[in-house]
Amino acid sequence: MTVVTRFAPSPTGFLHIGGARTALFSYLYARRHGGKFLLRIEDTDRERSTQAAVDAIFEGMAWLGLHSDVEPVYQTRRFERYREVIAQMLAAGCAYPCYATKEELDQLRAEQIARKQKPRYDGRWRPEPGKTLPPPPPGVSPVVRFKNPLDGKVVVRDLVKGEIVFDNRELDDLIIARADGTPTYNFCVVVDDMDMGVTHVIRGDDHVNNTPRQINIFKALGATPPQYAHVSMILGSDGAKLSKRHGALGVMEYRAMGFLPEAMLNYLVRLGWSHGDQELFTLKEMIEKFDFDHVSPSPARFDMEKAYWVNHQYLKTAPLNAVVPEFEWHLRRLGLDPARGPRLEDVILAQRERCRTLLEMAEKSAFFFAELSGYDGKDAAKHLTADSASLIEALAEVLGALPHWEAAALHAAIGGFAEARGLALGKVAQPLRVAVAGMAVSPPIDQTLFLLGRERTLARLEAAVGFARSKSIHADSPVKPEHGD
RNA sequence: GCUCCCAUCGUCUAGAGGCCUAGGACGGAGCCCUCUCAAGGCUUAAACCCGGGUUCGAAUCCCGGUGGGAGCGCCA
Repeated sequence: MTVVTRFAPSPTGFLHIGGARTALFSYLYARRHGGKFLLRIEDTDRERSTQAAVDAIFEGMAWLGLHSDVEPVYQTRRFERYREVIAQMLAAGCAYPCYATKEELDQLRAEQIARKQKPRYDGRWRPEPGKTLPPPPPGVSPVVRFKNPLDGKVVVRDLVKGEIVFDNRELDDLIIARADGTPTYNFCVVVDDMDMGVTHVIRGDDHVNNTPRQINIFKALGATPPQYAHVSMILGSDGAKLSKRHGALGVMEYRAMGFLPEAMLNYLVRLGWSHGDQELFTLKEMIEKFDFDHVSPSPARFDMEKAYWVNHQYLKTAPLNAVVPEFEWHLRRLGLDPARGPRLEDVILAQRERCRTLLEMAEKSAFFFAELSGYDGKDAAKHLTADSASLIEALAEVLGALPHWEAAALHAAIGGFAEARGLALGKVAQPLRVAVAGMAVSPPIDQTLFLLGRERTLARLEAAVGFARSKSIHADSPVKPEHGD
């Protein structure tokens, strides 16, 4: 039997981190077993489902690279089929019309809660041998309820939680079709999973309590229920349910934060699943190694620090052609023109070990792609002093005379200059760095100057000298003495 | 209230009765390296929720407690 898994989000919002992980697990499991991974849009709630959400989910799945094997199924396009199955069930006697009104049900529920009982339908319209039902009240269009078994147990052999036993007496007759004839969730899921040939239902563990009901419907339909794997939820870093406050962000928000999709997948797969001590997995390895035996049944917290670390590992080692497009995307997003600077590959190579995210990389590389708006802030105040002005000026002359603008030559020239003056390299490199980058942090100074190019470097050195001089002339506060560093 | 689920360092986890003096990773601390920031190397602190069983032996199995969570819609 080929494995068929599915991811079945309801389009009421973006693809969040928990959904992305269940989608990933479903995807991996299907790939692992040479099966199929399907996507189903559960949009029977027409009030809350939006096309924008559908698009956002597709966008997130596409960014992560979680492609389904066939066209997505939309529940709203299957109403004909649901109607057919409901008619069958009615005819077969495993479903029945219920004329109880919403008000009546609300009242029943309120009473039960007041009596500290579990709120549930009392079966007042459930037909039984020897039971006489009241005549249908006029003007009320009935809902259809599933006739759940009254006794016996439902045993779920869950792939992650083990055996879970439910007593049928705990279950009531759930509504499978609303008064307007539209089908409801628990029913649609069963019909869809059956029709799509789903063999493994992988979903959030907020669904465990739905599982026995769904199994009962499967049985009533004469179908074999699929296997279930209920994955625990992902909590915020404070252990509370993920909310907008912590990180119930759409996966695309993580793109904006500078994550690589592969890194996201890697972080997510390790949240709840493990393979010994291994932390980093290529997609291929995930597919080869993923299994439910090592999926933890307990909820996990989303740890931003570790996610950053994983992302950094990917940034450092990912093939450049996978990083360039994402880096370019971030540069543009910051209003920078990728064409107005060094080759992106070279910038990435120079920056990747000092940036945990692409956003950080783009921000720290901005000075390569745009002219400096000026020298302000602490770094300039500290390093662009009257003293350093003459230093930079002298250095500019040396560098300007260099026959070849290459990192090695720059390195030698700066080193020689510092040595000749009896200065530590840092004394020279830092003012230089601030002069060309506008800040005290950049790749190694020779690399930085090389990438920036001769023209731009010299122009910036000149500007920095001008700035330092004007500052010392117009200074209305004494220039702070330099502290050694 | 009822049903169901969960429980190892701060976090993610390894652990299927002896290999556990509880391992790895993130984060933290310290040292080294160093032109900045990083990266890297080394060192280090840090956990089996509690109580009963079962057993020669329990982080591992069972029961109870406690603490968290989910569900109980004409939502999905």
